[in-house]
Amino acid sequence: MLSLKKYLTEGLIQFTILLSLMGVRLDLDSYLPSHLPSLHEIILGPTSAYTQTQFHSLRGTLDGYGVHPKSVDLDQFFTSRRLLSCVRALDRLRVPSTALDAWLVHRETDGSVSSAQTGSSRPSDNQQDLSSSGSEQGRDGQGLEELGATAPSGSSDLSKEDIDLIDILWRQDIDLGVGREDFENRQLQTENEKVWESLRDEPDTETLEPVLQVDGETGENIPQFQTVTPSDVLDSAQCPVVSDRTDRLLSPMLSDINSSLDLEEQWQDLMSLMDLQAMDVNGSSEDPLYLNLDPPLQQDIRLDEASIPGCSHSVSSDFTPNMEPFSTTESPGLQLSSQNSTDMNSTFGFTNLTGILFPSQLNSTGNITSPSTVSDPLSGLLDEALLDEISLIELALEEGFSQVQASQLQEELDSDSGLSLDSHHSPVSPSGSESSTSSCSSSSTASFSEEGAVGYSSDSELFENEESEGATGYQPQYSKICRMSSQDPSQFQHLPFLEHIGHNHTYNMVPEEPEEVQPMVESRRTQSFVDRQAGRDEQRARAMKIPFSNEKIINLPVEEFNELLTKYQLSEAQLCLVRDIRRRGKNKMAAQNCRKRKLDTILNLEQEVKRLNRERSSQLREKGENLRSLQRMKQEVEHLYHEVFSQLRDPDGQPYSPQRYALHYTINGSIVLMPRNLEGQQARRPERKDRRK
DNA sequence: CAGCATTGTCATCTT
DNA sequence: TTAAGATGACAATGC
Repeated sequence: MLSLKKYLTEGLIQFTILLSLMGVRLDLDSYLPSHLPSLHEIILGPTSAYTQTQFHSLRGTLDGYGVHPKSVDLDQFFTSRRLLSCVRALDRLRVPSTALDAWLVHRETDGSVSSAQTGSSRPSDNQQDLSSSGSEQGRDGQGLEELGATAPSGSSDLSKEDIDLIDILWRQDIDLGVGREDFENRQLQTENEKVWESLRDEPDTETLEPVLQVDGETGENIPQFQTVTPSDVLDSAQCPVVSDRTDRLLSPMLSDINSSLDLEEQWQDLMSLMDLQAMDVNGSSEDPLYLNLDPPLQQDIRLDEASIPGCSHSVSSDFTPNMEPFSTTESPGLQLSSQNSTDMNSTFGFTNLTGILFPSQLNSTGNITSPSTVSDPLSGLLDEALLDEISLIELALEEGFSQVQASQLQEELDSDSGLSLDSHHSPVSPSGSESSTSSCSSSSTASFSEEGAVGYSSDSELFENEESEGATGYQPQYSKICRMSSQDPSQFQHLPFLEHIGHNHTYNMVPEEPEEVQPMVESRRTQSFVDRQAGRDEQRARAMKIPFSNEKIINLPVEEFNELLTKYQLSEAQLCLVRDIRRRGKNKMAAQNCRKRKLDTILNLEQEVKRLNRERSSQLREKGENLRSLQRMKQEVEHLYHEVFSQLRDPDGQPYSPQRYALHYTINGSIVLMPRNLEGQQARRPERKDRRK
C-alpha cells in the first residue's frame, strides 16, 4: 500500500507537470511531499480553452510606451535570475540521473551569450531565434539582458516569427495536454531529471543565464559531449539537436517507453493536433505578441510600483510597452500585480505563466543549464524511436530500391506493351486475324516488333518465321527466334528493326543480373527446351502431313481456322491433331500470359508495399520535424517569461522572488504578477474542480 | 542425384 | 451452347 501510494504520488506529480504543459491547472499539493514546493506554482492555468484565449490575447497590442523588456538598462538587475533559478529548482522533482553531467560544460557565467560561451559550436543560437528575423542583438554578445535594451522599439524586436512561435507553443501547450498525460508525463519526468541535475550541478544561477541564451533549436554546442548513437548518426544531418539529446533522453525514458507507450499513436495524436495548430498559427502569424504590463489592478502588489533599475521611467509607463507582447488585444491594459484572492476568482481566470512557461521551463531548465543539451523528451523519443525507425525503413528501402526500380521499370514496360498485346495486336485477335490470311506475316512482324512481349508474341513470331520460310511445316529456328526475343533482350540487338525497343520482358530474370552471362545461359537453356516443345507438334504435323503451318493452326481466328480446315480434305486423325495443336498452342500462350500476370501482380504488390513504406517514413519524418519545432517554440516562450519576470522590480527596486511570485495570465488577456501562495489558494481550486470530471 | 526453375500441357472453370 | 481465355496442377527438361 505504501509503495502504491508512492507510485501514485509520483505519477500524479508527473501528470500534473504534464498538465502544466498544456496550461491546465491541477492541484497536486495535497499529494506532494511536504518538502517539495507546491507544484501548482508551476503548473497553474485554467482550462485549455481558457488558456488559449489568454495566449491569443497576448498578441496584438502595442502601445509604444515604456521600456522594452530587452532593454540593456535592466542588465544589472538580472541577478534576480538567481532567485528564479532557485524557485525552479524547488519546483522540480529531483530524480537521480547520471546522464546529464556534462550539460554545462560550455556554459559561462558572465551572463551573456556569445560564441565564446558556446565554444566551437554555434554560438547562442537561441538569441538568433529570439530575434530571429533580422534582429542581430543576439549576436552582439549582449545576451539576454540586452533584449530589454531597446525599450520603445522593443516590440519590434520580437519578430513575427518569434511571435508565431510563441503562439504556436502556447496553443500546443494547450492542445497537447488532453489525452496525452502519460506521454508527456514521461517527457516531463525526463526533463525534470535533467533540470534537477543541471541545477544541482550548477547551483549558481548566474552560470545558468548564458545557458538560457543558448538556443535549444540547434543545440550544436552539445555534440562535444554527446554520446554518438546510431540514431545520432542517422539524424545528425538534419536535426543535430535531437541527436544531441538522444543519449540523455534515452536512459531515463527508455524503460517507460518500452513499458507502456504506444509511440506511434502518440505521434499520430500529436501530429493531428499540430496540424490544426499550424493552420491556426498561420492565421495569426501577422500578429505581434505583446506583453502588456500596464499598471496593475490588483491589490497586494502593484507592479506599477515596481521599477526597473537603470531605467528612469516608471514601470507603468515604460514597462508597459515592454510587456505588451504578452498582452491581449482584448485587454491592452496590463495588470502586472499580485491580486487579492477574491479578485482573482471573480475577475480573472488565472493562468500561471509559470504554468504555461514552466513546461517549457521544465523542458528548458536543461536549456538554462545548457540549451544545446536541452533534454526534450519528444525529441528524444523522436531520435531513438522514431527517427531510428525512419532511418531503418529508409535504409531497407534503399537497399532494395535498385532492384525495385528495375522491376518497376520492367513492370511498367510490360504493362505498357505486354498485356495490351493480346487485346490490340495479337494475331489471335479478330482485328489482327482478319487481315492475317494474306498478310499474316506483316501483321505478325508488326506485333512482334512493337510488343516484344514474352508469351504474347511468341506465336506471332512463329507465324512470321513460318511465313517467311514458306510455311513448310517444321522450322527448327522459329521457336528459337521466339524465345530469343522473349527471354533474352540482348538477342534483339541483331535485329535492326527491334533495336529501338528497350523493353525487357524477361520477367523471370533478375534485373541486376549481368546481362552478359545469366541471360545468355538462360536463353540457351530455354531455347533448346522450346525447340523441343515446339518441335513435337511440328513433327507430328509433318508426320500427319498437315498442309499448313502450326502457326496458322494456332493463331488463326476460329472462323478462318474452320475455313482452313474445310479448304483441305483432312482425315479424322489429322483434324484431331490440328485441333490438339491449336488447343495446346493457345493454352501455351495462355499459360505464359497467366504466369506473367501473376508475376506482374506480385511486382505490383511489392511496389505498393515499398511505396507505402516510403510514405510512412516521410510522414514519420514530418512528425519529428514538427515536434522539434514545438520544442523550440516552447523554449523560446520560456525565455520570454524569464526575461519579463527578471526585469520586474518591486517598489524597493529589488527583483521579485521567483519563489514567491509568478506571472499569470488573466482571463482578459493581461498578465499579472501574483504571489504564489495566493494563486495556490485562489486560482487552483476551481481548476482542480474542473479537471476532476 | 536431388533440388530448383522454366515451360508445356492438361483439366477445369470462367467469360 | 460454344469458343476462347484463365488458372491450378503436373510433367518434362535443363542446370
